[in-house]
Amino acid sequence: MVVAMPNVNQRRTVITCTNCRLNRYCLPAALNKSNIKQLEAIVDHNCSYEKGYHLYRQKANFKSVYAVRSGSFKSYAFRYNGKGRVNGFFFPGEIIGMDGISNRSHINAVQALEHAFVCEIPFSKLKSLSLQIPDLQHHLFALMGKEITNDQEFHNLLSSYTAEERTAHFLINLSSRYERVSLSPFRLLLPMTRGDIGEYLGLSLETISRIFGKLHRKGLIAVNNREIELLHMEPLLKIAGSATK
Amino acid sequence: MVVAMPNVNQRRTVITCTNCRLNRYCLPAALNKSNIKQLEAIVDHNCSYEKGYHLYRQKANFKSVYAVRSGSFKSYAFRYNGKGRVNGFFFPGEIIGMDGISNRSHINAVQALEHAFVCEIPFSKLKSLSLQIPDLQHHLFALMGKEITNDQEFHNLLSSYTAEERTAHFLINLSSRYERVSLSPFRLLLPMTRGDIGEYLGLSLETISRIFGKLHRKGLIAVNNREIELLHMEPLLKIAGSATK
DNA sequence: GGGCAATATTGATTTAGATCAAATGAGAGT
DNA sequence: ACTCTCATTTGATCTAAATCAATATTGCCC
Repeated sequence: MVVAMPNVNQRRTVITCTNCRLNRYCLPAALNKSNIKQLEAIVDHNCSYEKGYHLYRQKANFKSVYAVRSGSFKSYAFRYNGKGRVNGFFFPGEIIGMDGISNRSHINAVQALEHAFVCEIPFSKLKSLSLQIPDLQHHLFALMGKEITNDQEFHNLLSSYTAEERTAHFLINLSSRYERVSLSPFRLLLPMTRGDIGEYLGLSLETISRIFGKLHRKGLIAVNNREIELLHMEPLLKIAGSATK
Repeated sequence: MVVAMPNVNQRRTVITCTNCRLNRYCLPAALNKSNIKQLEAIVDHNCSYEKGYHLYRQKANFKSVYAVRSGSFKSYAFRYNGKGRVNGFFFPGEIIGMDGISNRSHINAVQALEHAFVCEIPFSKLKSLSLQIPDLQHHLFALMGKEITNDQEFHNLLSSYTAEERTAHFLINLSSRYERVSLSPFRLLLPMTRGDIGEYLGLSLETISRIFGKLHRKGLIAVNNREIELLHMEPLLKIAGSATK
């Protein structure tokens, strides 16, 4: 049973799904209180990762999925020629690890971009639980379905959008993900480098820098190193091709 | 109960999962006989689509997933600017429709590339059934997980492979999917146009044609319109970057 | 079987973005 | 405050693939 654990100088409340500020966006969404208790019981709420540390490496055994509680991660895979490619970013409230479900091993590596906390959820337990809680099963299908549609929209992005359109789409996408967890949707603090963004969007880091400059000159964004301010959403949305999400 | 239905001149066996030649690769895989009977009961085994007809259109309500029994399909999505983009091909034994799970509506349209038969499986019934059959639930998670890893590998392909590498990858991929259902893995009959392939790979149709020519001149493939023969797998695999699947 | 539309090939030219190359700026550790 | 390293910006040049254009081929329909 989970209990509060008082300390000498400070009151520390042990984190649980019930009291987590993200529970409306994370796995507990759509579960009732007693079901949340059941979920809580299988989750390890206390995993901390320093910047640069790996949640898992490529080809690591798949045991768990992870919910981001704070901080951010990037996922990447290597090619035969050794060149790595970022293929995803993860922010609070999002689930990491679905790249390992089918194979029982992860096809990507996942690395913390800044100090981060995650909750680890053993997948076999989650599956068993979802046999008993239809709402949870439904939610898991929805979650994986969402991952699939996101990836397919990304296929379209990479196969037919210009550098400027991709970059605008990236910013808009980040904005809506930040907003979801009550971070400012207009003042984006990027945890990743231009190089990471470039790999992710299939562009060179120089191009990312140039496009930021171009969008700045158009008056749509303000750029101050890792801090990007979105000044006019309408034209940005237009460039991104309206297909936000 | 499903029974054989004799006809005047011919013996027609009604198709079921039990007697389907693809049942080892399709949803029934990993189910025992009695579970297959249960699955069978919710499947509509008799859906026929002429070339050019749509299984569903973009934004159509999501009700079912579909197993391809014969023939082939392409999925595509439109952009705000009206330009369509192919983002998937489907062959026998494969499941279509997972692009609708998260939203309750399909983000893609799916069209038959040739005369095709599919089995329709209402998703809500499939979900209920999977609550009772853990093996089925496991298989569904694996199936969706596979779709996710495929899409992510494709992300890598589009963001960092050259035209020749993408095209080789496409051929190798097709080859292994053909082999899976006992079609020749070396003599590929393409149901799609060069334009379809180009949209799929983020290249122009002229480039597809030129790369086919180039691979032919290298002696790796023979090209006769829609029939492509793979002559030397090793170098093709090497170009594709060994990451097959 | 003949004609038409769709598909495929091939060549010439253009271009978006990559690559190469400095120079500048920011952050971490001492 | 001072390195040292890593990240970013900006400019010059190059190139893979797009686009434009013309022809050839295939298959479909009357």
